[in-house]
Amino acid sequence: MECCAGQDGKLCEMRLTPTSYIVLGLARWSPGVTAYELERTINATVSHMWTIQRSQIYREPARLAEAGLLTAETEGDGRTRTRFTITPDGERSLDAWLAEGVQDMPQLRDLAILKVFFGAGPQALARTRLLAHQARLKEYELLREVGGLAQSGPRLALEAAIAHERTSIRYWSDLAKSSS
Amino acid sequence: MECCAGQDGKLCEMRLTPTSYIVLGLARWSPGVTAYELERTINATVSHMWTIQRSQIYREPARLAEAGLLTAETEGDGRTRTRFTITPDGERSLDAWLAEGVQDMPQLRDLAILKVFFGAGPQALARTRLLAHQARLKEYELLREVGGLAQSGPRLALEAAIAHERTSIRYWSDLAKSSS
DNA sequence: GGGTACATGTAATCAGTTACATGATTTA
DNA sequence: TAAATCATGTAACTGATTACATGTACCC
Repeated sequence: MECCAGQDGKLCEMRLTPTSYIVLGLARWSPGVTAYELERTINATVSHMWTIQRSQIYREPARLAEAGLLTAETEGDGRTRTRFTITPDGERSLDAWLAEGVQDMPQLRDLAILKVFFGAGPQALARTRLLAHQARLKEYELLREVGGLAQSGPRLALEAAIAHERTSIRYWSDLAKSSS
Repeated sequence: MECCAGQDGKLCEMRLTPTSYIVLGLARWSPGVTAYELERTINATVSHMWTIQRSQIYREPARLAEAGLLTAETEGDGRTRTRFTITPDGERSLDAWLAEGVQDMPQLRDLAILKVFFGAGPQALARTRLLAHQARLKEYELLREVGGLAQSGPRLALEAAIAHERTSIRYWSDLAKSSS
């Protein structure tokens, strides 16, 4: 049940990672999408919470197509380009993942905080970090206004990102003010 | 300049990852540490911001020793066990890393929020997430009181973790209350 | 017609994860 | 003395990152 069945009845044994589901999810929203467009979209939307590398973005849809979760059609005008569309199996797989609970807790994974942990002087870090987080917050707030009509999922996720940016800003600005 | 020189003059070309620096940092605090002790310490301290797998914890000190950043001495009583101590090169390397600025911004990497992004119903996620974050917060607050005498780096990092837990708790509890 | 940025991928390497294996030590 | 847990690692796989390669379109 944790896996999908191809239409010829053979089970696919590929493991789906968060990367897979991001591709599936975006493919559902944009049928006939290309890898390049996925890259653009990811950078514009989920990149603040999940980064995906170029070559993953080209490899993953191909894997998903092999597993029958996407269809791939290659356009042959000059340089080949492949368009991907989600299949019913793909949708089922994505919906199953969405319906499952989550057990893994998030990790902070902030290099600056890791350095603070090991005794780096906080003030220099705090000054640059503060600026960077303020810039990101501004971006997100802009996004929120411009994309006012978007679906509620992305909007809710954006609220989370904004909340954490504000927390970071408060944290680093306290550190920047404190005398050693 | 980005790399260290072994005492025989040959440059080490190994790339140091955050994992490497976590090992170096803990090794500096506990000379003669074993891999197993590193594992315990990591799980007790940095694991909320950076998780390291068992086999990494055994492989990484060995690599660092090869590069001359740690010394390894094997104890031969029955089953072999290896104790690691930081070298002057290792300390230089660690200090250089601590002194460098950080460019990479952190990512949220929260699977629950990713699911919300793609349209998962927020309320079921919110309920379990809320409990989990509340439990973590309690842990951290306990740590803060018990470990009151600890160095300031870990304490500051803990404050960051606590702040983000509180943010998560507010976020998910708002979502849990909201009707759809 | 030369440069720059956009578009589209591949190859090779490396880090991280999962699973396995087993010797010591304590406890019931 | 059997079971459980602590302690100590190894092997194999797979996902992620870096670096490379090149066609196409537009602009100056």
